[in-house]
Amino acid sequence: MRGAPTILHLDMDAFYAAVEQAAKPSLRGKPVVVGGLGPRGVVATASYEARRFGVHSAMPTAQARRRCPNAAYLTPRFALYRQVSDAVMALLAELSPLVEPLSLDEAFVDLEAGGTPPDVRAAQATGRRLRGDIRAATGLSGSVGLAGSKMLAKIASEQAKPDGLVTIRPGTEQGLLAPLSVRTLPGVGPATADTLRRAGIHTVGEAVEAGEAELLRLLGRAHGSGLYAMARGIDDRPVVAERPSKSVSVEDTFDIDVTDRGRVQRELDRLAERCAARLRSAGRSGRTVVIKVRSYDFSTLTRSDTLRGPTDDPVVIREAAARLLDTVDTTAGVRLLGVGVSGLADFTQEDLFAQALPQEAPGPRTPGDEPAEGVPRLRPRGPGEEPASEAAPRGPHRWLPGLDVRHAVHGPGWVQGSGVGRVTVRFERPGSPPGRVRTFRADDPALEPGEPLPLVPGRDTSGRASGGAGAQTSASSSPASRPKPSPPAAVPDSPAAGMSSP
DNA sequence: TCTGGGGTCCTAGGACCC
DNA sequence: TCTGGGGTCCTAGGACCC
Repeated sequence: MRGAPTILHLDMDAFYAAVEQAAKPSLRGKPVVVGGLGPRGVVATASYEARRFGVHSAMPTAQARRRCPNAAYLTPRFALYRQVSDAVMALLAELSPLVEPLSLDEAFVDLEAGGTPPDVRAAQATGRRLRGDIRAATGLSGSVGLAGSKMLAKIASEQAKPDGLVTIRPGTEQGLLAPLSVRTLPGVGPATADTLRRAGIHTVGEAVEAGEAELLRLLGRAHGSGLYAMARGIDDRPVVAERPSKSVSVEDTFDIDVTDRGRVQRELDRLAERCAARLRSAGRSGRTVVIKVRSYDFSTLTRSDTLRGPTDDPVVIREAAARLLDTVDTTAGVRLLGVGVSGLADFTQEDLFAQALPQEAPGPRTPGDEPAEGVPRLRPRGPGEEPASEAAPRGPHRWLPGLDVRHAVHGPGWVQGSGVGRVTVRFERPGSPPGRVRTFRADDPALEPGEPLPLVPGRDTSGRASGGAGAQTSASSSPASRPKPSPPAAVPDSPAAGMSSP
């Protein structure tokens, strides 16, 4: 705990929805819902206008449609959100070398490490300036919390929403926390809250009164002691700039449960290859291959196998995944399949050599078998084996609502809806007035998928003053503390990336 | 018309080793 | 013939977060 509120938490307001409203002038001031649009989709972000109808994150999209039928329902454009996020994170990097991103729209900043004087007024001035800079660069609003610890800074930004700044002055924590629900504390979700409720503990103050011994008894060692500290406002977790990822995974939920075993295997193959591609583009490799199978009844199981050495080879991962699938009964129907790799190491030269060692053809494992599958393949990787790009498959376009298009005559616009061989496009762009709607045949040759346009005129999509650089050159112009530039735009989100079944 | 996708961390039991 | 005990690695599941 610090004596001054020099830990800043930034949380962008309704981020995905706000980006869409900035990009699509006709949607400003209107309910917007971004999320999966398939039969099993859920809401990622709802604009504040949509929240008034009771729509919120993680709600099934079908339920949201019932509550707010007039909202615009849009498929996420993660590549654009990432670019806007990069612009925001670059502004944070100007405040301090210690920036800890939590997601595309959220981060902690250690202001003291960046030279902001340790007092309330200086911290607030920095926070206000940041909010203005974010608005200037992106047109979006972010809420800022300032406090002497991460937990309290996050609580403060929550209280600041939307579009505000809240400071929790050191010394006032206890009184502020006591009446709040235990759900306010990080790490207390539905299950923990339920356990506490059954013990008569509803508020943070009641958790403190219960005492550490009781919390340990109820919740176990790590969770109990952590919660007791948090409840008393004690949180010494430092802001950590670089946290290398420990696993990479991909998964797909199918619109309809898959029962055909051959199809299950093919889907798993595709996932394994996507996972390997992600691993490679991140320059990582890992030893443990995990598959995840969710059944028709939502019961979920995982199976894993740890190889002898790290790999990023799609063939090795695919074959390991296939072996794991052999141990799972899928006859009743599969709702979701996933493939992941954990136990990540950096991709080193040794791994490259290891890839060249010979290997027996992997077969069914029998007890006592020497696991040979970790030692990868003799065959060098050919150009044809480069990881499959995640880009949209060739062929007829899928006109998903929200995606950018360009018309040979009418210029840039976005898909408002499609069906029965038609697609409806609204022709407008970030700086324009609300645009007009036109309908085309879905196979109209004048219509093609488009690129996101910069949100703020005179800047590219990542918020930099544009000097002719295209939207494709994402990331890092800022000098400080951008540890790894994200991999070159080689891995764009496919239109449907992960949002619906193939 | 139920419940996405990408992660992190913790627990518990068994194997194995010294 | 009691049967220790600790450390590490691995697997599986669950809670939680955005």
